[in-house]
Amino acid sequence: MLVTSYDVLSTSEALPFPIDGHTDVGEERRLRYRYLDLRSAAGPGAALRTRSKVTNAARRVMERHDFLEIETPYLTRSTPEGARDFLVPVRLQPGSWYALPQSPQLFKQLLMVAGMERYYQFARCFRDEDFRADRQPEFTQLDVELSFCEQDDILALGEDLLSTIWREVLDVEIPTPFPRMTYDDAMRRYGSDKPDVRFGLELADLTALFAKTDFKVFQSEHVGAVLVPGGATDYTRKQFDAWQEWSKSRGGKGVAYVQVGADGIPAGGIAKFLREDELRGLVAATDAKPGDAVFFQSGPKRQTLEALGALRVAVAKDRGLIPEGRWEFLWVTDAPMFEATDDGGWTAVHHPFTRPRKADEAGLVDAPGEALAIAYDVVLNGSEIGGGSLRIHERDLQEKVFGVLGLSAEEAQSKFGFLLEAFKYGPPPHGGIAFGWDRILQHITGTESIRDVIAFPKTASGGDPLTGAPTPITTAQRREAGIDKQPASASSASSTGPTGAAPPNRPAAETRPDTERN
RNA sequence: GGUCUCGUGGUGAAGUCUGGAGUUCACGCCGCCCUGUCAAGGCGGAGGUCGCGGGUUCGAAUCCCGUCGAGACCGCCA
Repeated sequence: MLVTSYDVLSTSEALPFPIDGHTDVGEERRLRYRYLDLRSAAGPGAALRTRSKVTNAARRVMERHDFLEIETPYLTRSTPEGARDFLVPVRLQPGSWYALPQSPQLFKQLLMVAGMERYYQFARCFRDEDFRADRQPEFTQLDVELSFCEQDDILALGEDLLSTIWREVLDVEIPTPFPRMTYDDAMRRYGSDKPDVRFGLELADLTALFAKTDFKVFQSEHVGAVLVPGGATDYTRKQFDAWQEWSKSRGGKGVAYVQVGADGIPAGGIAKFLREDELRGLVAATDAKPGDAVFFQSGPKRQTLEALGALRVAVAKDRGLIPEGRWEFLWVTDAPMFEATDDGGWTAVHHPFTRPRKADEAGLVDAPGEALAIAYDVVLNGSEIGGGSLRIHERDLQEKVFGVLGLSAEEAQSKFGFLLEAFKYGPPPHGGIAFGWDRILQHITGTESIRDVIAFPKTASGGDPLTGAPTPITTAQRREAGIDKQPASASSASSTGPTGAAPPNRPAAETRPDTERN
């Protein structure tokens, strides 16, 4: 090409960091200049282009299945998902607040009552909880609800959706139907409700073996083990100590272990506290070979299984046992309806509108811990990428569930009265599912952090280094928003009617006007 | 709320454990030169309160305390 003339359309100063993709730049810096970061051919810029493709593919699937895309409000009432709400003051009703939705759960159920038999939406959801590598305070779900459906209909839809995306975007054929596993099996075999089945290392249950043990540590509700292939030959004393630290940093008591010698007999660690039949038994139960190590956990069942599950994944990572390039989709079904709370009550594992299995409806109130839900999570490589349930549409069954959850009729009425009222008018049987769109994109793009698939993400302290949000507000804004106003009924926070006369407004706390941030 | 890691020219790192002159490497930037380029090449140059505050010390990037910011995890969270 020979340039004969040119015009300068725009000029640029020296860039604050290289965007050539050859230098690793700190994330804080890249977020501060996100618009430059996104220019890079690789990284988050490419992720956003992929994201658009994925979303389009999903829309085509939903359209093919005759779903309607319907938007629900962002300024709304608190939704019953259990997380902390983001709140928005309402100028026209000083002292009253909107909540940003944690999900469109209630609205999509209302849409079912409205006869919108098949609904979907790419919905932004807001939860005011602490961050993780895969958690942001605002995130996107592909939210789906349909009427007159069974669990299998929804699973088939999910399989069509995900396999189509993988085929169209990654050119990967995912076999359907996906394997299914019950929640109970997942906990028992993998110590997790979202098992990573790309590798084995299934947990061994040694509770029966150690039922009459003299070893005090193992005299507990549950004793389990994880095999560590090659752990006896490869791990030094220092490395075993590091596992103790690992466990303690997660609030555990440590990791008991034995090393299987060349003769196939466990030695070292806690071996000297165990009888010979116990040593033989644990080798058989874990299928340990000479040179392997075995890690143990003991204690209350649930807690121990979860600790073992975390240990299993950490061991697999450490031993390099997790194969790359595999896509292991899995449905985890039949989760419990309720989970015991610390204060002796019950809390919903999914949410209060989740339907129990037919067989469990009768015993719901007497044995809440036994009841299983018609609920399903879709798991990919050990990470939960979606979940849903069939819902309750009968008033009496819903009241039973509220009862177990310790919600009085008044409380239920004040929180979800509008939904219960809608359910008076012939709600169709319905159910749905929501897919964590950011997490799915994380998998497809192979990124470590959810921030890499979001155009303008926030840092772990909830700030945006680009805009400097959040910022303090001025005294004038504070007054106008009415945020210091206290409605008369604030204590119950339940009235659906107009608020009564507010008590005298307390003087607004001294706030500085917006301070500049960079 | 808790545990841990990190903060050094514009960018990325080494130096910190074991205190001794702002030392080093790569990229970028500026100037000159060369050039059939495509992550160009040669020569020269500028640029840093070692996040911030305090302490210990003859002396602190380095040790101690505090604080701010970033990241990971636990708690929390469908």
